[in-house]
Amino acid sequence: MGRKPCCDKVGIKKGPWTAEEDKKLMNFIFTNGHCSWRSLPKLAGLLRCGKSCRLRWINYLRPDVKRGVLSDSEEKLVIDLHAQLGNRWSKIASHLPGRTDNEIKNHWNTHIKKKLEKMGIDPQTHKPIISDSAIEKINEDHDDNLKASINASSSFSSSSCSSGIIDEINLSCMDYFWEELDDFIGLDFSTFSVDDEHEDYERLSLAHESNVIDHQLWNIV
DNA sequence: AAATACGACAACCGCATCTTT
DNA sequence: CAAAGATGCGGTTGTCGTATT
Repeated sequence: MGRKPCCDKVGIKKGPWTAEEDKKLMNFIFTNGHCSWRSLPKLAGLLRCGKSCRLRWINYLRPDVKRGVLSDSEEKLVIDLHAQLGNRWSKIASHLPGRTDNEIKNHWNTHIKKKLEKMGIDPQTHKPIISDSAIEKINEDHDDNLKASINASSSFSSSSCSSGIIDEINLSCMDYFWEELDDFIGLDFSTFSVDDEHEDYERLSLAHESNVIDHQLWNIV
């Protein structure tokens, strides 16, 4: 019944791969392909488990693997796909030829995540990060159901909040931001122009430069 | 120059699903 | 159909190089 025992872990080498090991793995796969990852290490003369060989091949040794930093267009695509698919890195990687799920995951965690946070966007929900003052304002203005949802989830994650509620919270925050801007610099944002030649835009830029409005708000505008 | 902190990326681990017997 | 191994995926950790003190 079933299959033979999986690779025994006795005498299995771990940690970074050496050039010699890479050479052995590449030579073996180029001549034989990878019929079975479980038996490959033994046949190739490697003291590694099949899983480790597979990972090394897919993420590093494959000839079609694209090395180096992601281009702007690749990064934008990753963000768009992540908004649609969430942390399904292999699905995201399948849309970027030559890129691996591991590489995209690493790039997301070290670069994109921070970049989005800096822009005032929640990297998980892809929606504006809500400040404490905005939450306070919503709590003052909105009905009990919404308040309960806000209090139940300070991070507004999709797992703990329905998307309808999240949308409502975000709209509330945006309304609050506009009000805040009206109060601070006296602009009517129902007719506000984002044309960078326009007087409204110049006034807003000045407010940003002189720290009247904070960086997060500026990015959202 | 040495110690420490930090960032980037490679690799491992555990789990879920698929495949084979 | 059930059991058990194989494979793939996503989260996490480890390692190494660089910057800072």
